[in-house]
Amino acid sequence: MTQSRRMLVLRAVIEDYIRSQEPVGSTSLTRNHHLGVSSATIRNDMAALEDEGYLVQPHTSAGRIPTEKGYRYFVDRLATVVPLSPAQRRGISNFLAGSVSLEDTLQRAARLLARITGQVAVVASPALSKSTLRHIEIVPVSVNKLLAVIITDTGRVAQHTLEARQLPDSKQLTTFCETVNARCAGKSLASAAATILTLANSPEHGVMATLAAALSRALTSMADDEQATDLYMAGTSKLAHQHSGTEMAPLLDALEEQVVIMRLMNSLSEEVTENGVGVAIGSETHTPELMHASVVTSGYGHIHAKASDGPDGAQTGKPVAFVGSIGPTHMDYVTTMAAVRAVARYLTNIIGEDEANAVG
Amino acid sequence: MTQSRRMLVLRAVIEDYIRSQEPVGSTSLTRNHHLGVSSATIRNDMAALEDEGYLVQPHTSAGRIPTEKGYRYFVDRLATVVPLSPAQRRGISNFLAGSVSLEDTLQRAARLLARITGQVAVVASPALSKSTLRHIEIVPVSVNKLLAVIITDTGRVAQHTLEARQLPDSKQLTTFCETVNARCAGKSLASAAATILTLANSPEHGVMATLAAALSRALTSMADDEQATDLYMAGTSKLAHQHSGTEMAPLLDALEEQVVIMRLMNSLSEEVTENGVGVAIGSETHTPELMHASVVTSGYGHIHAKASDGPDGAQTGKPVAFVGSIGPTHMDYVTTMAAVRAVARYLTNIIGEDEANAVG
DNA sequence: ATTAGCACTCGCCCGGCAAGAGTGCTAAGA
DNA sequence: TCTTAGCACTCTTGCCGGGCGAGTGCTAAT
Repeated sequence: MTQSRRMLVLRAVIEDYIRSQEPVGSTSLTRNHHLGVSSATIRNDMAALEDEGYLVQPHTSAGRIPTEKGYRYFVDRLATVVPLSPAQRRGISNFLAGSVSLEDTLQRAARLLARITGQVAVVASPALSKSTLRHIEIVPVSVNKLLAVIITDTGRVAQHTLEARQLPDSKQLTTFCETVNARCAGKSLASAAATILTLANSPEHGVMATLAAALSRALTSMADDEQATDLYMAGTSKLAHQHSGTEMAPLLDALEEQVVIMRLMNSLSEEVTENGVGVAIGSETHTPELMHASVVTSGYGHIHAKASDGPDGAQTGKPVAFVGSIGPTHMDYVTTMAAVRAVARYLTNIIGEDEANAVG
Repeated sequence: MTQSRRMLVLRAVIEDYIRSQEPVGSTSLTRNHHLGVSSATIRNDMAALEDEGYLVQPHTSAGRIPTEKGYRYFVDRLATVVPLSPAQRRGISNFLAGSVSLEDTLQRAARLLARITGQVAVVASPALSKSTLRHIEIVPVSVNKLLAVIITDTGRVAQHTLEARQLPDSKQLTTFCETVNARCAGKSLASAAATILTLANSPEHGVMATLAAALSRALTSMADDEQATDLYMAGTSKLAHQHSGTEMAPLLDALEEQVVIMRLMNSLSEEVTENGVGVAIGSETHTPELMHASVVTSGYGHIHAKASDGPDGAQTGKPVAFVGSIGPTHMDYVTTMAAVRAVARYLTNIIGEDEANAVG
């Protein structure tokens, strides 16, 4: 019982600190939360919590603030799962409804998530390495350049210029496109690249051989996650005037280093937890610039996902991309986690729809 | 002569203030610049310059700082045109060399410009409204959705999903694409939309009519500059830890309002000045959030541009997009202007190459 | 195990004070 | 008429010291 009240106190401290951003003392706790004991008792509990490493005081005789360990315990055990309000859910679908392309959808999703959480939001486009090919189109753009446009089953459109000494005539090109599409549709990018490489090596194709080789190289380079994933961000301005002062400058730096963010969120979104979102707190991010920040991520676009069923929404299969939010370690974890999960589900839905109704 | 020395003093004040970011006094001026008079004389000149509105003092008995009018006079008359160093020029072409697509090129250009200027850089993709059509491809992505991929002469690839009650079979689709491409290649988006609309209205096309109508609508909506221009940004983090304190928070806000930035830079890049770059200082931006910021822009991708000839690089024709840099009003105007101009020229070159060597 | 009481510790705010940088003005020199 | 030296004046900045308040830790009583 002492045990359990202590954790109640921990929760109370964290909740208050998240709201006020100021060290919280024993008396203010007794005011705001009606746990039936006096401030002196709370003081004892807080001292114990400090011994165990859940709290610290910034200086002697000030209130306590949570440590990373405190936050970790909070998100693992103490956080009450609060589903989004119906209004918010409606907001999401409205906001995402009018989009005209995948690009547009993801951009909107980022803005939306930023608005809900009041923090930075990041949405990654589906990784090309995990997508399959729907269509390839090659059009000449100048006397020695061709543009290859690759369309995947997730609706993503990628482009890559190909250099060529000698431009094939348009008839050759169309037949080449047709063969490629016939043989590669539905395959992963990597295996498509392999297939095309065999085309390049078969003698009958003449001038097209070099083109095929180039295309194969292009596809292989696209299959590299880190290079070829687009990152949509929103809400960076919020950082500046929330805590303009101190520890947020390095965070902005980190955001420009998209590769770092990518790698971090990618690994985090893959370790599936019970509620589908991964949380990295402070140093758990293993990123110096994010020492004072936390990252909340969820994968989306799971294969065979059916987001609408199942009460706790456990989704199976590996995600094809991720969505996440970054904020200070003292962020509002419950609403952030709820928002990230909700947006991820909607995106899964949207991609899944096309998947389920796919043609050919 | 008094006149001319005064302006020398103005220039000296601005140069020092740009470097130090602190109000500059008469004595420090005599130290750093060897104008052959004493500090007392400088004081008189500075008082006169203040009367004329070129300088202000933040408070009585402090040094002077330039006003907007001061900066304006500086960029119009006083700024010495400093071409980029050969090393920097080489840096630019190296940096832009390895790009694999237009998207990639523009993104790199933004990063590059941000690094040179140490400020925020913005690069816009070529406006679809000013581009002509090279190729349209339509592929089905689900049972009631098609994806239209539009490729322009500038190498830009845009996408738009089309809803359809009933999916045409693949043979119909290919012939439709062929007709569209045959009739619309080389046309502007707007006129292509009109052409396709006539296709929709001619009775022979049956099921394709609704599709044609949808495609026409899509093209028209794309022809709207503000919606359909991608903005590539870089260097936003620099803002934060340069002057973290004060007036830069609203600037970050403004950056998220891409439409505002677009409109501003668009109009600014069109008023061609002698050296090809436009500068808006503080309130000249007509944007409350940019009250303490300046914007340096240049159009790129001029029709028939030949950037390699002509000593002062006057380029003819209307630009098809723009590139720019945003920073505090006390930015280093000379290097910023030089950098913006240089990057704009390189981009013009790259696009122009394809233009000049265009096929068909 | 809880609670009331109390002494103690710091951070924060405020007023005063000295130092320094810069100005405006005046009067004298070219 | 323009320049310059000198001087008094102004205003910011940094620093120091004390009072205030929030909060703790400890002890003793319940």
